Amino acid sequence: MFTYEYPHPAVTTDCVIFGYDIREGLSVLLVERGIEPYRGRWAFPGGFMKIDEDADTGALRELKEETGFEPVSIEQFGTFTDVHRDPRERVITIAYLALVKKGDVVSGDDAAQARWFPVDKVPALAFDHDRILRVAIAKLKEQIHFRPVGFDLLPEEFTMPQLQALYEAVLGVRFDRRNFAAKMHKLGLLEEVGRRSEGTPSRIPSRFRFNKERYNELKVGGFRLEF
Amino acid sequence: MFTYEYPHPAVTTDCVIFGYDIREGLSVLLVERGIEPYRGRWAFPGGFMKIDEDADTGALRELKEETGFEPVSIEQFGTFTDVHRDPRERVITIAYLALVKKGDVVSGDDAAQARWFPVDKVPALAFDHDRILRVAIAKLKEQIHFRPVGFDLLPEEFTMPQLQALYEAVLGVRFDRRNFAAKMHKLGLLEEVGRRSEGTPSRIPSRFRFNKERYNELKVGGFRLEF
DNA sequence: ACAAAAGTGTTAGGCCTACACCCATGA
DNA sequence: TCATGGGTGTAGGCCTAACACTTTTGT
Repeated sequence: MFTYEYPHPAVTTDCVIFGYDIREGLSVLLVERGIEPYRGRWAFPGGFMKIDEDADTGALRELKEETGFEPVSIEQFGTFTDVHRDPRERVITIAYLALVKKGDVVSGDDAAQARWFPVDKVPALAFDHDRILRVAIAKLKEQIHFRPVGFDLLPEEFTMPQLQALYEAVLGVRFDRRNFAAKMHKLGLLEEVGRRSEGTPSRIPSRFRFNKERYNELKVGGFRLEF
Repeated sequence: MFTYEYPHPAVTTDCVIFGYDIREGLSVLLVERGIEPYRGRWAFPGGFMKIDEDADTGALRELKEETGFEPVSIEQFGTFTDVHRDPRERVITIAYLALVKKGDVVSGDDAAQARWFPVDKVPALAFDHDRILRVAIAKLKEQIHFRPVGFDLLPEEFTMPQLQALYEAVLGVRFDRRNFAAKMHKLGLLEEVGRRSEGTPSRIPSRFRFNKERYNELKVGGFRLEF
């Protein structure tokens, strides 16, 4: 037992993990709760922060325990502190965001009750996780203007229509094919994989990958993507 | 005494309050610590969150207790969780940012050991508050592109050179007078106060105020300021 | 009268948007 | 052969950045 002179809240971390593919669009990774409260409801992977680890470490640890995988990077995006957000005791949660290639999450991992849900088909979640999801989506929409999010969300190789579909799914708007491609090429992030004969149209789209050096340059310098 | 089955960290809030004037440039409001640890060092106003209040409420309460004033709005911008950031016990802090008109903070209020420090003359701070300050400044630099921060930082009436100096101080760059003024006018946020005879130059600058209706429109719709 | 500060307009370049046609593939 | 989808370029408008001169004020 641990005693304190004043009451202390418990502190948890929760991870909102976004993935993407053409079939399902933008999706989040959820785990089904096996214990009360909210047993059987879906929630973000997460749990109590240990007293000798910082929140980033705790978030990665919990994520690994519950889904069996570790994203390269996670980013804190908000701390949720409503007094009654957990019925057991006072609990605040530090929320993290990560973008992953769906293929990297081994579905059917034995640790995992984890499942992907398209963001527009997410069931009612445990705790205040619905609200956390809304904030996370808003954050992602912001980030897409400043970071090449496709780099994290798409597989190694992808086509221009796929990249465009990703942007359209996240932002909920439609773009002109030509303008979109021109803008992307101007960033200098893309390199064509198996270059076909120069500029011949075909129903089979050309494949691209991200140029990692250029990506690291841009991460430092930042960039602006106008939509 | 309060006992728990597992150890719980303590949770505090800290407020980084930015103010601005011509003489001192961008400044932050600090309070001198009267008790250990870090007694005599300067720190952000803040303190322990109560068990029956959320963090926003706690931040505003502590700010009022320590500086005697309440800003119209504060915005959470990060939670700092290093294991050893407080020598007493495990403490995490939820950090808030606010922009205020320096005149609104009654200096010499009896609650207040509070003092303004220009951001480039801040002494070594208590805890990890140096790091928190760096993050806060970075956040402010981001926000200046999307929100008319002058609205919060400047007095009711101000001149174009003053507004420009504010932007230059925050971003650490210099602008061309003509281009800056044109950009600001294009936003439609400014109204001239006592219009002099049309377009006559003078060494005395004309005065402006912000148009509050237009400001509220832009807050909802958002805007983009390219620099 | 001179120095310092404020007001204003024009031009060139880049970016954003809108838009139409051709070719290859697969049904 | 027809429908679908991918690839490409151009023209107009807007915004940005660079730049010089004139008027007033205070010394």
